[in-house]
Amino acid sequence: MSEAVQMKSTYRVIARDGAAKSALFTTVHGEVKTPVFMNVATAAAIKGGVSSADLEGIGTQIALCNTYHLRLRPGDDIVYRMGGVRAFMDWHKPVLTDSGGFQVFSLSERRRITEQGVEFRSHIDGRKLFMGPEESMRIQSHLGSTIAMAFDECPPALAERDYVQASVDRTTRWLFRCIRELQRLNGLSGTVNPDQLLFGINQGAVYDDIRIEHAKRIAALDLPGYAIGGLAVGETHAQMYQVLEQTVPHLPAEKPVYLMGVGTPENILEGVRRGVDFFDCVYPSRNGRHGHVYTAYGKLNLMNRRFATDERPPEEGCPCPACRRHSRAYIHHLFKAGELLGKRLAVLHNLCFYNRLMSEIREAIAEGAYDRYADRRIAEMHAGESEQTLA
RNA sequence: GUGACCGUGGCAGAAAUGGCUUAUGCGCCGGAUUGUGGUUCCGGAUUAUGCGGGUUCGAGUCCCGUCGGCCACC
Repeated sequence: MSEAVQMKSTYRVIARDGAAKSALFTTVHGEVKTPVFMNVATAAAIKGGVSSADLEGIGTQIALCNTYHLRLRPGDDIVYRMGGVRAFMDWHKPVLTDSGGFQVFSLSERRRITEQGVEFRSHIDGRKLFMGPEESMRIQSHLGSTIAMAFDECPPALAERDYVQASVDRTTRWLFRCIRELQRLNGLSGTVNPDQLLFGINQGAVYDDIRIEHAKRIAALDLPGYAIGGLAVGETHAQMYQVLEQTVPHLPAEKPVYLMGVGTPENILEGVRRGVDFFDCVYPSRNGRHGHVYTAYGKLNLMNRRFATDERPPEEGCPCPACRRHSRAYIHHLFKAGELLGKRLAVLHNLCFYNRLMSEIREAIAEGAYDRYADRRIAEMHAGESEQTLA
């Protein structure tokens, strides 16, 4: 099971600055400049009423959809018949699909794990759904995403060592099954994307030695990309950064590294500093829906009374559709009045904020000034937060 | 005009025969959220029993008066 995997993508590093790197990842669905933040569209939609056209307007390079959720609704067979998830949502840039592995964690009350796979009880109607490596690959093949993620188990950060070791070993066996199944599916006629890529996922909670051993093991498979999963699930930031420092050096330097589910702007700045290329997180969309908007000087809760008469845009100088035309006061009002538009504008702004952050990060790396840039951004965010506390 | 019923925070609306500092929901003020079970979850505040008297150890609850509302009848 050590034969190299041939998949159509190229990864070309444009600039390095310490461990930070900026690269061009080329796929059959287009190029992605890294570091990049993937915009999360779990059910083939950005929650909060943001459309594919909106994403094009704010510089989104790649969207992320979810296998478990689309399997349940509308069903991968329907998405397949509609030409795959990209045609379905009329989004013609790359899409990465998460495998359902995270739901093994987030829906832990509703599933049972065996060697074969995971049996879920649907959170929608309670019906049983079995998903193992083969099922996940079959669904993702139907969805036709650019990048399929390996089906893994995401164990909680606090899990005991013995459990984590056993879980990681199983995740490794599942990865072999994912590879075999996806290669078979890519070769079938009628496949939506016969060049679908597979990223492997490193696990090991906060046990450095398990992480490292697992990283070496999967690095040898020469997959088109590698993810670090099982972080931001209960450990401290210090632990998360420590895991990155230990693990990233053992993943192939000539392949993209994806830190799954992370995170805050600060998490991202620190992740890039340690060699991460891809990020995704629900924060910009979920926080936007809850009235929180990101700015260079920290996060604002526009629901707060102090914004009722604030004439400034959510973030001064931001080119997004919300900031170009609307005031904090207006968006505050929309939230108070329960108007959908409030959520839409806040989510749009937040995604634009993240996309712009990534673009600046790439520039800073290209200029060889990444550390200074990251330090400054982090300091500004903290300065802003303390100002708000005083006010 | 006569009679009945009813007045509890910003609003709605509970408090068994009188018995500890009167719920609860909404709203309000904050906070949380990391590969999205989130229109979610958690916390907090309001000097709430129309007004005035009385009975009682003790009154939102009983009595009298008064103001207001509402209904029925004339």
